[in-house]
Amino acid sequence: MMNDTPIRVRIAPSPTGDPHVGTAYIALLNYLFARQRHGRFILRIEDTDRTRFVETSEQMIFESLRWLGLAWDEGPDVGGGYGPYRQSERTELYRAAVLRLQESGKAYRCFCTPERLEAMRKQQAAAKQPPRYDRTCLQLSPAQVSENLARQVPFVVRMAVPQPGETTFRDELRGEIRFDHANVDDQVLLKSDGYPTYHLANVVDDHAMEISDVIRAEEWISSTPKHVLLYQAFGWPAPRFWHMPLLRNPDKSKISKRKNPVSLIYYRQAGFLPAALINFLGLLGGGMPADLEQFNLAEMAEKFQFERISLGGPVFDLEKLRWLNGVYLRALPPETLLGELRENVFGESYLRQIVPLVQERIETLAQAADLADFFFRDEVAPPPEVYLPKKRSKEETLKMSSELLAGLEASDWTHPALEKTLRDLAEQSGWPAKEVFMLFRAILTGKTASPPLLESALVFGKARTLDRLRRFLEREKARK
RNA sequence: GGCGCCAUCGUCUAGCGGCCCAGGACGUCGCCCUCUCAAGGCGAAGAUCGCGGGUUCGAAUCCCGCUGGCGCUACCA
Repeated sequence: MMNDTPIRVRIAPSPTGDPHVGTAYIALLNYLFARQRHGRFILRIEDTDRTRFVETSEQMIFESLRWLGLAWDEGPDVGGGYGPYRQSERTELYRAAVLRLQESGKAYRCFCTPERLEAMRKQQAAAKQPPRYDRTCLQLSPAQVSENLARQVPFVVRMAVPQPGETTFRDELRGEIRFDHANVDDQVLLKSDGYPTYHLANVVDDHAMEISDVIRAEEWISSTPKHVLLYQAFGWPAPRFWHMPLLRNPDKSKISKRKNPVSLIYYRQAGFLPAALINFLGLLGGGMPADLEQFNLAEMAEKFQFERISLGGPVFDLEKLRWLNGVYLRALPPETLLGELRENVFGESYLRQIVPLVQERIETLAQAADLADFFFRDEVAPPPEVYLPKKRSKEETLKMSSELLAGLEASDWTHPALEKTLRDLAEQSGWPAKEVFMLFRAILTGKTASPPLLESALVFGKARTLDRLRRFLEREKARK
């Protein structure tokens, strides 16, 4: 183990969409850990999944974490002695590493097609066997391998988990955890596109970056034996592992966008103060002394105790966050509050985008406020008379609203994309397009007459629009 | 299904063998303050400490079993 080595921890988000509250939570914990142990806090971008890669995501991650005040000591944008800090720029490292493993027989090429793997899993499921790779390609003779290579059959590289066997590792919060290798699959290490999987990249990078403590979410516990096996295969010392409880939805499932706003962009735009959000996250899991309810980052760095963290997954209680945020807001000098409002609610660039949408529809200046009110409201609550299309039942309308939510969630936030989403929805459901648009209008604006719908949604933003849909659904479902 | 993790008021948590017929906070309810609504003050309801066995003079606290929740079970992280 690495006992006296300097403390180096990392947060490793992947740029696949909006920055997530869960990322903020783990980032906070890593940040605190580094601060109180005089270590370094590193930001590493895990962009090895090219199918889910979102261009704008990385920048949003930077901005959101900075907004929260969680500054990193090393990262893609600030540099450091262990770069590059983007995994897509480190692919040579992974290839070299995997080659070492292959040479020592600890990893092997697998030429199985996705179709075969799927069929295999289906069969295993039918036979009530646990789904795992059947090691067909481990039996391949050298001749067969070179033949496949010569024919350019696409392949992945898998790790050869020693069978039989077992792996034990220590979780700093839970103690020893043991896994029988019968339950550890021959993980894919290198994908057929040449990119590494998380498991490989994370181990190679954590070692290369001299990470001393891996502080990550609990969902990783079951893959930790794979990581430990990898460290052993490379002959590297493993870091300490601290698995943190998973944030939960009100129904206790892992926090998800369908049941909770999870985008940090949303929290920013909806008007939560970073200090309040940080304070709230610090309350979850209970690492702070029990008699303290309100504290800032500096106080947390001073008093937070990792050993105190309670292991049950905390529900992310929006109600309590709102209350806390209110406490912070009320404590602000009015001058500061004004500044916050100017910046976040009545922001210059926001107003600039809204003005042209209302200009054509006003006779007096004061009417602009009436027309644009929904841009500034936290919630609009249209009654059924407003949102229910004539001759549609409530059930039917709510179902369409759910589909609308799902569709918009998956949609890019551009005019053509939104338009296509709505029209496709109309076509699939048999609803006239105008009814779909009107329903969306009612939910977004609370009214049947509004500035241009798509333009309005564009300006209002994806995170908040989706939230409005979600809250609408929640409210109406609760009402019947 | 298999494997793993977890388990105190609706929610976040305090408690780490006697101070607990379990404390605080959010939420809920009531009262006060008050032109309204908030905020604030005061108070109330709310947990047989998931269940069953042990260990012990004594268990929310230790052990075992059960149950339940959650996670993982991808060429996603």
